[in-house]
Amino acid sequence: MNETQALDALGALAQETRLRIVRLLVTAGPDGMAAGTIGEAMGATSSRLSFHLTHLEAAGLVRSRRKGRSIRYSAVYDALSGLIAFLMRDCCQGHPKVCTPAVAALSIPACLPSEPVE
Amino acid sequence: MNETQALDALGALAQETRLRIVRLLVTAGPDGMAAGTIGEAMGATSSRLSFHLTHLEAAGLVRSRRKGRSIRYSAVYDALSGLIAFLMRDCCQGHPKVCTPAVAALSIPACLPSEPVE
DNA sequence: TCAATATCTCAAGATATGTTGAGGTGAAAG
DNA sequence: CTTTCACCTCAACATATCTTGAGATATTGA
Repeated sequence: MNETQALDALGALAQETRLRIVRLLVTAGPDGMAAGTIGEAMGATSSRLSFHLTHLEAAGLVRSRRKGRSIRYSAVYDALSGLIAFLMRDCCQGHPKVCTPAVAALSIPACLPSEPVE
Repeated sequence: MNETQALDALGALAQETRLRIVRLLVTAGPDGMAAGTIGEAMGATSSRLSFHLTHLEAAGLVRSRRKGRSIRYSAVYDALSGLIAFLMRDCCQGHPKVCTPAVAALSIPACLPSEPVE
């Protein structure tokens, strides 16, 4: 991830509705969710939702594919991990004062580097 | 770091000049840099620089203190690590597909949890 | 005290972002 | 093949963000 991509991703996440959509889609798994289901969860009108989903997709944080009548959106895990890696490595130069507490704060065994990635 | 603080931090970083200022200040260390020096590095006019520094300070990513004639700005490491931790833990629920590659991408020994934090 | 230096503040204008509501499009059911 | 469903697109508007330039404020040195 380069600076431009990171700026796009940061801008996409810097908005309440979009941050919540990403949160929802991360937990939804690879199959994602239909736009309508996301809209209900967000309490957003269809056009507002579409605006934010389009924004997230343009930033590469989310992808979509039609499935029958509905369109399913899912999180792009690579983009999310890429952004976090960018913040630690490129933005903060891997500075121990930033990265060590950040990684330590995880304290979720499944997230430590020793665990295999599926 | 809660959602509101994270949104502020993301919004603050989602701008080229501000992202570069943070980058610069992280490497500058705890003493930080004088506003004028940052301005030269950014090629920004004093009022534009002041606007962005104020924005970063309001978001808690940077702090300032007067030292003689100049005002020195420095990175707030806690806020940066807090944002990264938020993204991994709260936003991405510590999802292995996001967090494992992100941490692995660091591959900087000083940043791994086994290292002590100064 | 006066001038120089370093930075901030403010108003104005340009551009970007987010919301709403009306209407359009593709897929499936009858 | 017409209707319904799920979603998108577009125009209009309100608000927020960023930049510029003029001028104010705080600190230091002559």
